[in-house]
Amino acid sequence: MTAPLPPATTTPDSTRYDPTTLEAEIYALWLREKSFAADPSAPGEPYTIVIPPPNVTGALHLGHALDNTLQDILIRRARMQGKNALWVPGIDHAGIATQAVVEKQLKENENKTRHDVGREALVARIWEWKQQYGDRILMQLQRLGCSCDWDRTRFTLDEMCAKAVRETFFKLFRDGLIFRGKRLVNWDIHLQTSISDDELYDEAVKTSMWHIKYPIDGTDKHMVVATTRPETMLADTAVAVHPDDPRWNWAIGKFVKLPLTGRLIPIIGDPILVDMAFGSGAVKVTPAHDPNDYAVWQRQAGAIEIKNLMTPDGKVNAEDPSWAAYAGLRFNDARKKVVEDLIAGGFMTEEDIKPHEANVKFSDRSKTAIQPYLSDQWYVKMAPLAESAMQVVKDDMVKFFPARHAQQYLAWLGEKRDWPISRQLWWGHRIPVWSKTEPAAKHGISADQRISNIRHQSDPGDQSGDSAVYHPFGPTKGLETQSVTDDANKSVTTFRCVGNLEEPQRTALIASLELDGFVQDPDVLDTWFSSGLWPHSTLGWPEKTAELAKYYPTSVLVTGRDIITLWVARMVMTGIYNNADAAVLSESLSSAESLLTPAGAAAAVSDWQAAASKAVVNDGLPTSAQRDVAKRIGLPFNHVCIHPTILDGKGERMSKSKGNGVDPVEIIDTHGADAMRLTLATMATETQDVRMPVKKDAQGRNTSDKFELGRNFCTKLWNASRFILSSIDVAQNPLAKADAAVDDSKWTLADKWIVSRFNRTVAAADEAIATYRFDHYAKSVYDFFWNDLCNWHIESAKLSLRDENHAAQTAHVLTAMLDGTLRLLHPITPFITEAIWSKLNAARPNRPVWHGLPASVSPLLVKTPWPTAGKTFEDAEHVFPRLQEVIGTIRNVRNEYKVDASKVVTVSLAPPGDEAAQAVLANRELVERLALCKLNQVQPGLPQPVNSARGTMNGCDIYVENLVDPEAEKARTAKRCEELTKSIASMEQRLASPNYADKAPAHLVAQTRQQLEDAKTELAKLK
RNA sequence: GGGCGAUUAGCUCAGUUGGCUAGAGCGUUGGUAUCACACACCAAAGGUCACAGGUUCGAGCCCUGUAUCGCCCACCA
Repeated sequence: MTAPLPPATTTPDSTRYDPTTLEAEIYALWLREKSFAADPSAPGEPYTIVIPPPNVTGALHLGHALDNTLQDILIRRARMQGKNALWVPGIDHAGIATQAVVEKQLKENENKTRHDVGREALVARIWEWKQQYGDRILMQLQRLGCSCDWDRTRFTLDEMCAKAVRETFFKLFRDGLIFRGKRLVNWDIHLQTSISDDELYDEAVKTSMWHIKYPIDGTDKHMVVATTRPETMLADTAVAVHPDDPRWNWAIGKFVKLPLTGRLIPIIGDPILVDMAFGSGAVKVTPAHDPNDYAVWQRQAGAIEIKNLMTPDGKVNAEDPSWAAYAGLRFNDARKKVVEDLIAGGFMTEEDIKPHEANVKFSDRSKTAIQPYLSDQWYVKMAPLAESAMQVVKDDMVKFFPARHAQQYLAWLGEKRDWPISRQLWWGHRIPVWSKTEPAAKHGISADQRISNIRHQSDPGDQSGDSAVYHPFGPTKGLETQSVTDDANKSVTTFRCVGNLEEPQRTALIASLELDGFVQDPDVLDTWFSSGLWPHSTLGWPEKTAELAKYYPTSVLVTGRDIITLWVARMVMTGIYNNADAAVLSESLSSAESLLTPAGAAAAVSDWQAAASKAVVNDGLPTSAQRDVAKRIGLPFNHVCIHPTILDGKGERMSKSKGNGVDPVEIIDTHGADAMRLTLATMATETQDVRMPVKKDAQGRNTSDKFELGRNFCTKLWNASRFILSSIDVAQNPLAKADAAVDDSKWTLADKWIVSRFNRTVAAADEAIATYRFDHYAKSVYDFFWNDLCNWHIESAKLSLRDENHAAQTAHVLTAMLDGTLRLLHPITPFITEAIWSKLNAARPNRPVWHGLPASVSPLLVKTPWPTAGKTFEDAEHVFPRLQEVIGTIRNVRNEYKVDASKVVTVSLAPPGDEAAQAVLANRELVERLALCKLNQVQPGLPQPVNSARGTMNGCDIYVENLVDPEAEKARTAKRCEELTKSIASMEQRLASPNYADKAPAHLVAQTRQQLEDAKTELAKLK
């Protein structure tokens, strides 16, 4: 065996594990050995995870540390199971956030705006920035110990992702699922871009409510409307009242004369917008500047006008002569002037301005107030995409852990809101559409035809003619065209989408388009458009790569619940859309209800269920037959694991701005990566949030006491390993013959017991991982190692290791337990286990085949097989705990009587029967050593020796002799009597209930009777 | 307003199809430099399982309601 030993930077005698340099060396070793490299041509069932790409803008925080630790646990464990495991790392370009950061820098350092430097220069600067910060994130992931295949690191803006984006956009465009629409968007006047609902936050702002009188034309009456944004009244196009409102319904159909502008605008009835019970019952309608009013405009279908008041940078425009007096004013200034003029004109008095607190929407990126703004945007039509994405979750082919998170996913998709994908930014995937606007007459397209039928045009380089044939894989060639007619301007705009052509055809095609007067859309795509393709774009789609064939669908997606809708849902939609077999896809996607044909979906579900019922081994993962089904319909993953959000001690989300965030690297520096990982794993419960009380350490760094759990554990593991390694070393312990055959008939009780416990722990770990209960996994291994192995078996072994009849076998058992513990722990604490593994290999290079442990031992733990649960010894599992209880009781008496810690006491026992007596006698040295006593008499029914203190455990009376302390004994007896009396009363009451015996299970009733009897016997003895 | 989650020891959290005296880590108290480990070991104290009803032989767990906290969605003229 040629075990590449990590350099021994931690001195062998150090009692503290020092992770600082060891971790770096071990990580370098893994990289050198290419331990994380995945090969699609290698054997082994695939197991794939794609990282949720962190935003390039931010350093990682503890939330990322948790997310990536869990993924690493899954990948490392799968790798040990012999699967062909791939973890794809990468980073998200995070459009708005990144551009905003660099623009801010530009402003601060050079006092320039993006317009001063220009598009190309700004993008170049962002790339520089990206290089620096992206590398920092990758370094952080490596410090965490992440076993990603770094050669496959992707960036959502790299060429591989760009191809996938162009291909997807083109397909959507061709299939009629991308369209151009004038919509009310959330406009960020600072960044001058639209942003999605998800990039907003609400904040309560103290403002006013203005009440304005609108004179009703042709009468002497007026209506009062209330508004929190008086400046928008300039662009009002109607006033709405409830049709059933007796105060106002007579006015429907009349007009009001809009103050300051002199325009006549209609009074309309709208039962949805207007709440009769609220205010005056009359509502001003400004369709271009309020989402609800915009909805009214849509409902009224042409009956009212829509007027845009704002310029992209937040000023009053000059588009309508009626508000010319205000043109050029910023909205804030316009508000002041409008209010002054309204008061001056008698439409309002000071008393009509009331204090009001309103929720205002702010841009998460620029922290400025959002303006609803009418603008031209590209949209993805969601209905068929969303429907198919809902189907696969309802049918359990995509499963959430915990299951309740599916609700949020389904609720959001159920709204099927069209997805605005264009962003007025420079940093991102440029929209691959070129447009040209010409007078309508030239085209002869009827004015009511909003979007023309889609024409297919052939690729100039393609000699085969019309190439608009659907290819589920492979590049889609050519050009697609949509035309949009503008009724008002009597013009037609032609939009041409350029497909994902190979170079130089693509450049040539673009050049010919531009020669023809077409101009590329200046906008870029929403970041989620590219990250939504992540599971297949990173594997090389649309090329038919070996990676895509082997590793797609991925196995599980691990993420937090905040991006279930933003990201998870979109990956499912685009996954199906881009990867499903052509045979199961609907034909006319723009009009279909779902991407999948009803027959295709039904067949998939039934095949899925059939495959599930045939599964023999249930490790929680889909069977290979199920993967085939998933592949057929293009699912990006079968499982979605949602882990808790980490909050600070006050229950607040960690964030940079609040200053309560914890940098994982600071924890790694102070506690070690393994310690952090173990602590995080124990926190990964099924709950929504976990709290991490944060405090400052001496250097002013944020830290938390919670990580001491992990650090202490690593120290314990280090020290226990030192002990085991020296105990099994024949040079130090000649009795520990390494070449002795394994013979479990020569094992001590403790040996049998610990092997049983180990095998149960393996089963518990498997079960926990299959259900993504990382806390249970970590806890069960922690408890096994610390409580069972260290506190009991090692202490027992100190006896048998010196006994030539047992030493060789106990050394075998200890070797196996260390071996097995390292394997079980490796996914959680990879560094320290790898370090100890090399020492174990050096100490015992050829280890015997073992109950539960695979024979195969690799030089590196990272590639060593995962254990399978093996033999248990029922008898030992029954007897050993009884001895633990006896020992515990003796220790308790010693402590209560304040017996000197080093004094050997004399103990007599009255076990409940001969069998129990035999068990004690057979292991008397064990009891004597662990309880520091000398056993005198062991005999059922033994009367209490004089001057002895008494304890009872499960019917076994334990007498510690020569302890004379009447007060202590009296107190103990009184306390015990009280306990017994209470429990006797409770049991008698239970048994007295006539229904108990009838309805409770027989074994429980019998058990209660037995306990009652035991308690009465003991009580009688005490009195 | 709708949805989700939480409420268990001083703190952070487990608690399986309802079933024996509700557990862990940290902290607290007492003891221990014993030859793996004081980041340890040995023991102890500490809980009206948020509150009120209900179902059940039996409720931390199931049902109804209430309170408090957190998150998501919608609305706020």
